[in-house]
Amino acid sequence: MARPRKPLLSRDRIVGAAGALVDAEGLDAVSTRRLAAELGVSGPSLYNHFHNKDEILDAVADGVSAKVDLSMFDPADSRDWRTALHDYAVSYRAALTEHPNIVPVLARGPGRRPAGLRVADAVFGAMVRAGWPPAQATYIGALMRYFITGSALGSFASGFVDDETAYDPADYPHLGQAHLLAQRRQKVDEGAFETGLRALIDGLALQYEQLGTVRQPPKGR
Amino acid sequence: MARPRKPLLSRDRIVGAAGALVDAEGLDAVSTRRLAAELGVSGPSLYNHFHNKDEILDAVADGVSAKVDLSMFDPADSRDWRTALHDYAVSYRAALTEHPNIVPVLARGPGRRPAGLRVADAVFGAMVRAGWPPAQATYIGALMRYFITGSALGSFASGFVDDETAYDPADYPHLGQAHLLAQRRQKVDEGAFETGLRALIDGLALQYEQLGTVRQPPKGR
DNA sequence: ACCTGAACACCGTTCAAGT
DNA sequence: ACCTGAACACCGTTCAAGT
Repeated sequence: MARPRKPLLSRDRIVGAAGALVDAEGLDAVSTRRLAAELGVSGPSLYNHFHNKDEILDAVADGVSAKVDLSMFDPADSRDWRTALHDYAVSYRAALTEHPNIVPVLARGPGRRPAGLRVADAVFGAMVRAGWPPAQATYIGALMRYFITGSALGSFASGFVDDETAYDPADYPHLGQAHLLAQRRQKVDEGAFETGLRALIDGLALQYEQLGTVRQPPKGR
Repeated sequence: MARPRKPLLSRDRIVGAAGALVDAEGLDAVSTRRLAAELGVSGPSLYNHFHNKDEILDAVADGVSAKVDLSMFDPADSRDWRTALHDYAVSYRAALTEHPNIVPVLARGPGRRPAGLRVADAVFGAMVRAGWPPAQATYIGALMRYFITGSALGSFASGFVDDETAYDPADYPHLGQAHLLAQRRQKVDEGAFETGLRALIDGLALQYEQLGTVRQPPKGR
């Protein structure tokens, strides 16, 4: 069998299988040979549909970005910018924590991924509409992404080791409970995310309030 | 030459060469064979000093964490918690942007890396001393790390492509200047970091002010 | 104790050959 | 156009052998 009359593969089928493999066994489990085997074809077949492996992983990451709810940034939506930003962050984080293994790929920035770019575009547009100057709107899109992807990637939960002997109190005087139960650690992640998100938006609101007042150019002295 | 009277390798020498290689050519350039060649030995020699390649990269990442200034968290230091947190974030980010290629390793949380843990320990201790409840102090350490590593990893600067044709305005109506000059993009990164850091700390200060006032348990109704 | 070469079981990617 | 097997130039890691 050299070429079937009906194609065995498609970009969608490849991305689907790759995503399932990443979710089930992690990024390292994805090799072109393994992925091809999962699809019932031989390794090089993939290169008829993607230029290289990274392109496949980018597509998987973009599929996750595509799940982020952006309705709060719709001009017709009634939510104010603070609420919109909050809801966006929560939805983004939920998408990432559902597929934690792909986050390292996603965290490197939107790059050429269409859905990732659509997210950036939506945030920027909504912030400008809400009255933020374009430069600040760009900053907000970037800094929200920093915080959200940073929280999904470097989660406190996965950052510590389940080994009581790993953290000598002589070395880390305040880390007595560092090797918490995994469940407890997830609570820490959620608490840190919520606390940080609230702080971020409250702090931005302070800057927003001062937008008008400090706008006049400095007078000569 | 099977075994020299004076060891050819040491953990420090290996980590030094690995760090230099990561900085110069990126994470992907580090293979055990390549690294060994750089050190004038054969590949398997490395396994006399480290259990595996990941351990070497962890050590490189920890070397970067070790460069983070923590003096602002010293009990003898006069800086208040807000200033300390700010100065810490700036120092942390500076360490990461000096070695951007190792950030993906570092961003996955402190794990077993001693210097990374020392950082977490210092933040926690200082926040508790400043009057934050332990749970909140834990959150602050985590959320600051989220934001800082997120900003170093998913930097806006590296996130876009230097190609005018990459961003069709029909797809991304607000991304007209997405393919900015690299220099301009670095400015965006810095602006987003500073804006986010200020917002984060201002927002935390609001929560700090309310620590005392909302502490009494809710009354039965 | 510390380095070596050989070996194992893999990789990503290219390419001519097949239909 | 789309899949194949063979091949190239690599990987990380193990291990017996050497001093």
